[in-house]
Amino acid sequence: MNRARTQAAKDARRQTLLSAALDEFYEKGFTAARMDDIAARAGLSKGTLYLYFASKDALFRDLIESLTEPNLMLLESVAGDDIDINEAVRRVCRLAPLIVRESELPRLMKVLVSDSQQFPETLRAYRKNVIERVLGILTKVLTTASQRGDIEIGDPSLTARIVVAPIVFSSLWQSLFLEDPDARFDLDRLFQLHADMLIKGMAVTGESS
Amino acid sequence: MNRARTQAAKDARRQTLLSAALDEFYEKGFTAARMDDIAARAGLSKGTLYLYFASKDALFRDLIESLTEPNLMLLESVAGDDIDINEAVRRVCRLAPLIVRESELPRLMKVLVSDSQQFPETLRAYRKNVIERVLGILTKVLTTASQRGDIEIGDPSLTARIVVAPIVFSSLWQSLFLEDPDARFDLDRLFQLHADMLIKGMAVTGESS
DNA sequence: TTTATATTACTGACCAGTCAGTTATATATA
DNA sequence: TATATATAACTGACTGGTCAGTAATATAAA
Repeated sequence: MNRARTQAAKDARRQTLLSAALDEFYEKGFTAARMDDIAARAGLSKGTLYLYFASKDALFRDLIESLTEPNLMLLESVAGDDIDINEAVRRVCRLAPLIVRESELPRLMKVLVSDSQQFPETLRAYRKNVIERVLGILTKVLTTASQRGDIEIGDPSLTARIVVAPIVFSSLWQSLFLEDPDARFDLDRLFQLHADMLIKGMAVTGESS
Repeated sequence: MNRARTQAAKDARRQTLLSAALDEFYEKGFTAARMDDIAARAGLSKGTLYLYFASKDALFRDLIESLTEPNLMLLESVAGDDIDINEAVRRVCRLAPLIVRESELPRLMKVLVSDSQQFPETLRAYRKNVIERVLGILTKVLTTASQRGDIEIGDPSLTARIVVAPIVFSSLWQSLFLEDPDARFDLDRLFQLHADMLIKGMAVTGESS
């Protein structure tokens, strides 16, 4: 392998190693994944891998951390402040298939679920920094829309979970059954349907005012 | 340990070992779980464990198989033939919190997700025999209700997935964040809300007929 | 005493992590 | 420009520990 001499080249190499690690952790799980294989996948030797990461544990933690930011930015972009709630729901549901298909979220989820118990602190941090934040944004949007009288819902934070549930379901499905040809379903239509049902389900019932 | 001589005693012992295996696989994941620990958890030695299961792999497969039947029976009971669709939805959503809290489904899900890649055939079998069957039952109920004109929905098989998604979401949440006190939410109210929104979201819109 | 059941000690494969050595690149000097 | 020297990136054989699976031994029950 030709060497990474500049800082930029080293950062790139680090990324390559992280990507290889995600592949291996996703395919084998943390414990079964071998440092040799991760290094080989990146076209490097195990020794080099240890120049970039102090240990297998550290590699795992750094990997999760490196995957935290992108997902956040995606979902924060949706909830621009004062848009119509129905438009916000549509946006989320138009974005969802992309996230499930194109982003690393499904693989990240699988890895987190698989090996979280060995890294309780990492899991906890992910929940607080990503999951709760996403749920918080949704909850806020739902709350203001509800107070404005645009929708009729129960507890907004529970509603947020119902909004999000199909994303979790689909991501999991994707990461488990990706290769199984007769397990496919139409992601776009699923979330189209989800949006329709949500909007109808939250609509203000035509009562006398 | 005193011996299991009758067939019944052996079956019970087998169950004990399977239960211990679920505990360990759930806590550590398949690869990291140790046969010594599984045996010890059941109050037996590793050698004895190998009297009941041919290998670690076989133990895993037998475990998943042993957990397949109960879940099926639960959900088949809900979809009695000719009940009102809204009543069926309510039943599912009343049952859901129990399943998430009391059944082994959350732990089974975590184990399946974690270690499925090492047992593709087991995963495939579980999908075909359990998941697709559950989705099939729901799809059928939704289809007939839709044809009857009781509800207005899009693709029934996609709708079924939306019905099921919060169960998957909650099970996963349960198995990951069980001990985290500030991660709790009210399961009963979540599924109450889910039922309300589903019924409203599927309701026939008041058009002229 | 015989047999089925359980235990314990053992083996060999496997793998995270290390480190002495190798090689590519940069820089100084002629 | 060519050559020598220095430096930093990289390699892979090795070590120590772990654990699945085995086999020899012990013990309870009939």
